[in-house]
Amino acid sequence: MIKIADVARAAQVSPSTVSRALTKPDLVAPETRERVLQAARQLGYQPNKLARGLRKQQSRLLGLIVSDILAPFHATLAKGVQDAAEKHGYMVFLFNSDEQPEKEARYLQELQSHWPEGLLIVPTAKTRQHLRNLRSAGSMPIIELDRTSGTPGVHAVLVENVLGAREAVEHLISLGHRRIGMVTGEPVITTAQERLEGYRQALKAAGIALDERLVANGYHKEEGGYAATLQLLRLPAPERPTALFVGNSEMAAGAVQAIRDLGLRIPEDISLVSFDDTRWAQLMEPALTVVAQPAYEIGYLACETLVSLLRQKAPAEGRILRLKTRLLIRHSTARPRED
Amino acid sequence: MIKIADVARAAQVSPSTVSRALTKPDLVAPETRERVLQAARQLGYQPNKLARGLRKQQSRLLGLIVSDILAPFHATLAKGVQDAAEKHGYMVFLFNSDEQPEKEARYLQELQSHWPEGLLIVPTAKTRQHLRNLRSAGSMPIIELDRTSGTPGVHAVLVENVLGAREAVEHLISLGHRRIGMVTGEPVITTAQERLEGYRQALKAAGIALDERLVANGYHKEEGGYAATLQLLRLPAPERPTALFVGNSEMAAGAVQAIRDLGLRIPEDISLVSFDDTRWAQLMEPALTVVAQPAYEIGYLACETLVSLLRQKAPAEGRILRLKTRLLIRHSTARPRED
DNA sequence: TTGTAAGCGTTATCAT
DNA sequence: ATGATAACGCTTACAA
Repeated sequence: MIKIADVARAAQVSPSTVSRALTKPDLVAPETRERVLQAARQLGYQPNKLARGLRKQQSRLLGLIVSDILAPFHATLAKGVQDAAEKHGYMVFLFNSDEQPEKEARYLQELQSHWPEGLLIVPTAKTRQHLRNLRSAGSMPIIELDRTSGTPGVHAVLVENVLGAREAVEHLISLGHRRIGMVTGEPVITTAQERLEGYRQALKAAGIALDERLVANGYHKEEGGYAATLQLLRLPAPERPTALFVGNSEMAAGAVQAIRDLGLRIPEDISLVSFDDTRWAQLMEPALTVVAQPAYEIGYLACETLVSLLRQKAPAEGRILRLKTRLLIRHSTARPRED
Repeated sequence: MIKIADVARAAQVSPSTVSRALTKPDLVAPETRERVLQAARQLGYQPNKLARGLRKQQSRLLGLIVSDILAPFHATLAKGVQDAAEKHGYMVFLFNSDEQPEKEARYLQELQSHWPEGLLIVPTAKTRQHLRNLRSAGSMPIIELDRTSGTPGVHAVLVENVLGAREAVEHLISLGHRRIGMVTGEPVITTAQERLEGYRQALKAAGIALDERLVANGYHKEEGGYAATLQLLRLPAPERPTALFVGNSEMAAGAVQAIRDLGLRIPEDISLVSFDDTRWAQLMEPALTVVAQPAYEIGYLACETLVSLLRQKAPAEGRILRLKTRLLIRHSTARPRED
């Protein structure tokens, strides 16, 4: 690889002049500058970011840990982050915790040794203690996405989960449903808590008593959603729900399969609405009614926030941003059967 | 951040001893070693990978450029790469070229400055010349995934595209179809060429003449697939295809929508088979017949190959690995209408 | 305006 | 077995 010394030799100047010509052009005579730039171009010089980072004590690196890169929501989130990072000259190290706290801890350590200037993370159940154990955590701005770990001082970009869930359930109620089941995520995750709260609020506002048997944990995953749905729909007839609200798209995929495996039809036998819009939700028959989240915007905004935090040296106090969701009514929700 | 000097002071030894205790434990007395390790643990020491990389002239970094991170195929590919990389102690820089050669060129440069030890890439149309312009390209092993740019000396992990496409089209032919359309990707991309070739071979083997009007370019994207499908299905009745073979899942999503917008039913009015298995292909009604690719395995295997190349210093000559595809017959393909 | 020299944190070499 | 020293490539006082 070409280094500064090579360019310096070619341009007949000292290494410092090359460095200046490249990074602070106005500090060097126009004529020399031209000579240096030309030599650099000719040789195909690329500054070594390791050396530069070491010397300047800054890596221009951001860490991003999502909890499920295969889920469209997270992939889109990551794209938003990357696009924003690129705009500001940052590189992104992307990791995938798979919702496993141990993986998260490992990646956090690995990441730390690369001296990232900031961290974006979709927290898992143990993130709070992981961050507490991290030496660098105090000095580095951290932004949480989608959910929050409750770590003091961290920033977060989330959506209006309570409101979004409430609107979804109110939609079901307005269609005439009274027995509405919910497939929720793990209760330690804030999105699960908040969406459950929205479900509760909607029921309460409509004067419908909460039946704990109608709430089942799907652990954020497809298989969990399948099992939870089976459990809910196998309740004896009088208790069985006529509509289901599902906490995310992974579990919704499981729910759809469970419903089909039971030989039930959507929406004639059971209405279905879930969080997250995805391609399959649009293409399935009938198209799924969903609470759409602005995934790309969450990622982009979070990264913009992080960069602006990095610019102003003062460590701003943790702020939480909440973006709006949109209820997209399609064809998986209808009036309950009269019988 | 804690550095070696801090640990050295705490353990009452020199920095060199700390370094040795951490990386070559057998070169240091058991007793001293214990003291150092303890101090390191206590202080939460993490080696600075920038400094280490600079000194050892190796970054333990791999670059990965995919062409569409939002497509499940690429996301899965990336996961395979990351899992394999992690196993061997490598970090992965993930980029997304969006099929845009300019983006690819930018990322390649950016990547280069971070001194990756190897590169994994899903090439775009201009990758060959980009790699030629890269100073580091000669010294660094490169593996291409999914497609190949034809760059001399690079390795590649691909699938049996010709065979996979041929099986899909033969399946349609065996159902009685004679007028089979194909929505293909950009002709400069090798997967598009090979899948088209498989289509041609299947037709030829069945004694069906190739009709160029039945082949339309969908540019690998959903919108392109939509437009191409519309074009094919608007042919006058005698020429109109009774079945469609689509080159990837993005275009297939567009095809499904075009078919629906035309008020046609799958498979009664038109049979559909595409490359790539996805969740929506499984959940849509009727479930889509597809040529499934082992995306995770491609990524994992490519990364394993890269790492083994890194281990053996000798620059092995370019080898191409081809994995098998599987035709999954579901419900989107049936006999053509009799009329 | 340009050059010299020191230093970022680590490890390899050479002494001891 | 351990320590001193130099070097990786870059930037930045400071000197000229």
